[in-house]
Amino acid sequence: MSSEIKVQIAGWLLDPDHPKRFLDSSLAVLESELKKQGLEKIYSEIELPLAKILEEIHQVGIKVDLDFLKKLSIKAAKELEQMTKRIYELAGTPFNLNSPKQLSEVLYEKLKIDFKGVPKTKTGLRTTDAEALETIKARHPVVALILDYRELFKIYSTYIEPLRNLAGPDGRVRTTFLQTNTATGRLSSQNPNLQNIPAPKGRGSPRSESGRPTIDYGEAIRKAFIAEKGFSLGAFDYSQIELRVLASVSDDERMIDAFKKGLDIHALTASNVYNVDISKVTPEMRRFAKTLNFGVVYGMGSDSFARSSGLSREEAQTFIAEYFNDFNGVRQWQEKTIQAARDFGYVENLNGRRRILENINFSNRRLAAEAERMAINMPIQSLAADIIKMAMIKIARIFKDQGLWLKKVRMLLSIHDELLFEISDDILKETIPLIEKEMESAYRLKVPLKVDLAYGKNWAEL
DNA sequence: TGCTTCACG
DNA sequence: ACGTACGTGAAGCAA
Repeated sequence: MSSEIKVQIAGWLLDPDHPKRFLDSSLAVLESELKKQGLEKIYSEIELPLAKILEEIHQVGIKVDLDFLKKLSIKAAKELEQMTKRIYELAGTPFNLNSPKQLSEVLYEKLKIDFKGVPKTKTGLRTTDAEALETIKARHPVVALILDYRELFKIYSTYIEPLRNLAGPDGRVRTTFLQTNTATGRLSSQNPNLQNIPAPKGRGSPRSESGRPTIDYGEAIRKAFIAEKGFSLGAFDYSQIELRVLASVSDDERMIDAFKKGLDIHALTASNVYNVDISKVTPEMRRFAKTLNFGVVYGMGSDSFARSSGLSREEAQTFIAEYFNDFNGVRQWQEKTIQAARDFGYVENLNGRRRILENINFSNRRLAAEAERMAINMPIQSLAADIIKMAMIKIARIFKDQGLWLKKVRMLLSIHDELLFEISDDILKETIPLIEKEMESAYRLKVPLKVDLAYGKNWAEL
């Protein structure tokens, strides 16, 4: 392990917001400082061994189907051109579709589309983001086309073309996983970012109308990620890891009980906040409950929940109150955590990983409230990140011991709660349950960890 | 370089 | 009156 990497990791652990501050220090100084701050274990047992694995992931890369991408590129370019032409017709003028400024002029001034309820951006322009376009969609036929254009252009310019350009002569793309670039201890991925590859849309609407995308391009992108000949891709994702961590960390009796019993957590939440039997929960009730569960992990207020759920502010408030009434352990833990953040100026997860919150005691309510949300989210998100890191290390060790690592089993990607592997077909069947088991036992929570898995010859099948 | 927008967990 | 839900990276535009 190069000393520079050690220094970088050590410096970041000591001060995530100012990693460079420590770069001039000697490793010996940093290591004693790590010990003093109780970060020694995270450093030596997680980040350092992980650095080696991330380097190997980079070296291995992931195979993409360049012939397929080329065809996709041509098809997408053709569709973009047609959509552009049609939009110019409907707008009555050509303009730069990729310029939010020009688009807002065309939409709100030239076409005089009613912008009631459409907010402005911080620079004073009327926003043209997807949410705004959705609300004015019925007011002019060009709007729906612009939404489609945006979606396809995004895929084309961010995924199709860069992947083709970044693939090596062996048809493999090599992302760089950064270990010291997030405030919570998550990994990030860049050049290319392989942690935000589009997901298939699911049961999409029929795409028969003219001027609309003819296929699900998100699904197509995932199809382009393939296994080498004689190998399969295996995807293993932790089921609801953040909510399980929340249940465990907050010691909330009801939530722990639910996970122990293997209940559908969103349905359970719905049954609680609506005060109905879990068997009487409708799909709609479950949807609201799911939004609520996410919101709680993010530390949302009633306004945000109202917005994302479509409820009125009063209704949203009632739901949240009901939620914290039902999951009292969660409420108490959040209050305790915010108070600790105020007292110490930082929060930490169960492993002692820290996030410094400079603004937590500011008198500016907005900034303080922001810091409070970070305070209750960080211990959850960061422990989930630690768990998957520990799983990666365990798994790599096992296959190295067996002499299979990189030859028959390759770790390709780590996507927050999911690991993607390339596994030789001759050992696929016995390897899958092994990985699953290692992930589920990577860390002992008060609730079980559950892993969902799938395998196939390309990423879209999984 | 900052802003806007949008892809993911 | 203010759209503050957490964490990222990348593209194109405009200055």
